[in-house]
Amino acid sequence: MKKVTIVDNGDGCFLCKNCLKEWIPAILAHKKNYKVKKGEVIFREGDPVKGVFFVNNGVVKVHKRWGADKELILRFANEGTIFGHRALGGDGIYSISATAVQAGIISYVDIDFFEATLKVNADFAYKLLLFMASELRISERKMRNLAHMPVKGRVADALITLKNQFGETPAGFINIELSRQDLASFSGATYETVFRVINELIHEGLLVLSGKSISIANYNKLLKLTEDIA
Amino acid sequence: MKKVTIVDNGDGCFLCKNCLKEWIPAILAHKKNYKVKKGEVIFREGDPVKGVFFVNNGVVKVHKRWGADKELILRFANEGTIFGHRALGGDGIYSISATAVQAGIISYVDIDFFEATLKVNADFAYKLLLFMASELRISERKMRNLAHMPVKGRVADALITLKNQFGETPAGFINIELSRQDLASFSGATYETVFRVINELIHEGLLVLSGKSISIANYNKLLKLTEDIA
DNA sequence: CGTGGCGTTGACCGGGATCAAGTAGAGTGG
DNA sequence: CCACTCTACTTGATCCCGGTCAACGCCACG
Repeated sequence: MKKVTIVDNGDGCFLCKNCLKEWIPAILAHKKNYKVKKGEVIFREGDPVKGVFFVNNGVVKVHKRWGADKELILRFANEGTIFGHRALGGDGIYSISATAVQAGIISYVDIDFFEATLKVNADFAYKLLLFMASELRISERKMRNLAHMPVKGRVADALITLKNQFGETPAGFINIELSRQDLASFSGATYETVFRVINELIHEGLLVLSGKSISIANYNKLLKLTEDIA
Repeated sequence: MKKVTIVDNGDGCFLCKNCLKEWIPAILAHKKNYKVKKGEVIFREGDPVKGVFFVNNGVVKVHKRWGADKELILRFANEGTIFGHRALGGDGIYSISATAVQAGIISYVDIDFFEATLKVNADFAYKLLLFMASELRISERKMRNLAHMPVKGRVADALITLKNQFGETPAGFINIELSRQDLASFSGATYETVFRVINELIHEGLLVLSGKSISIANYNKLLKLTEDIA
C-alpha cells in the first residue's frame, strides 16, 4: 500500500451489510480509511500481514498468482465486505493479493486490535465464523467446478455470481465494470477462450452486450449450464 | 447415517490435537460416539444438517460430487479433526459428503449445542475461526492449482499433503491406505491419468511403490513440481 | 469356476491453451 | 487535427494435455 490518501468519512457497514452494525463502534475507533484508485494494489502475496480490511466503497478483487502472468480471482469484495481476514492465525504473510478494480474507500484495522476484539467478543467471532463457513462453502463449490465443469459452465457461473453480488442497472446490465481479463481470471480460463464462450452465449441468446456491459437475457438457460447433469 | 453402532470410549482430542483440550469437557457431555466402517457414508450432499462431527480415530474424506460419477475430494479428516462445520450458518443442507476411508470412531455433537457453545465461548470460537482461516487458505491454494497447475504437479502436491498429514511408516511409506481412485479424486484428475503420472514419477526416481503404498524417494524434486516457476 | 472389482495399458480425440496477427479506441504530443 | 503508441479487444490456426473409451490381466470371493 503506497502513497494512499487518508480520508475520514466515518461510517459505512462492515463484514456484512446487515449483521454487524452493533460492532462498528468498537472498530470505528481503531480503523483508518484509505482512498484507493482503480487498479491500485492494496497488498500482495508475500507481503507481511499488518491488518484486516473492509470495503467502505468500491470493489476489490482478491486474487492469487501462478507464475508470472497467470492469476485466479478468488472473489470480489464490495461495499461492506471484509477482506484480508484469511491471514488470521497464519504465518504472518499474505497468501493472496488484493487489488482495487473500482476506485473507492477501504478501511484498515490493525491485526492485533482485530484479534483482541475477536477473543473478547464471542458474538462478533461467531458472526465472522458464519461468514467464513459460507466462504468455505463457496470455495469448495468453485474447486469442484474448476476440476470438473467445462469453461462454458464456469463463465455462466461467474456471470450469475456477479449478477447476484452486484445486481443490475435499470437497463438490466450487470452492475460492475470488469475487464475481460478479470472475467477470465474469475472464471479460471484464458482471455481468448472466455471471449469465444461469451460470443457463443450471445449467439445462443443467453447474453446481450452493450459495450463492455453484459446483460443476462436468459437466466434459466444460463443457470442450466452450471448444473452437473451435463 | 444408518445402522451405526453406538460406542462410548470417552476421550480423544478434537478440532486440533493440541489446542482445544480445555473445551473437551463441555463437548464430551453432549457428544455421541459412533463406530464407522471403511467406506461408510457419514452424511451426503443434500442431507439435512443435524450436527458437527469429530474424528476420534480413523480417516474420513470430505468430498463433493459432480454428475453421477465424478467427485473431488476436498480434504481428509484424521484423528482430532472436526468436519461438517462448514454447515454452520448455511441453509441447513450439507453441501458436501463425508465418507470413512478407514474404519474408526467418530463423535457427533448436535448443531444447536455446538452453536450455543460457540456463542458463549469466545476463545473456542476464536480457535475454530483460526482453523477455518487456515482451511480457507488451503482451499484457495487448491483452487489456484486446479486452475493453473498441470496434473503432475497436482499429484505431487497431493502426495506431499498426504505425507504431511499422515506421516510415514518406519519403512518410509506414506501412512495412509488410499485407493487410486481416491488419490485421483484428491488430485482433481482421472484415475488413468494419475496412474500414468505416478509411473512417470517412479521412472524419474521421485517415488517408490510397494503394493499400494507409496514412498517419496526425492522430496525436493517432488516439491519442485508444485512450484509455479514452471 | 465364473464374476466383479480394481489395476494396467494402449488408442483416440477434443476442449481449451497457446501463438500470432490484425483492429479499434484512448490518450499524448507535435 | 493528425500521427503515434499503447492497451484492450477480436479472430484464426495450431498443438497438446489429459479425459474418454476399450480391452485385458489379475486376484479375491461367493
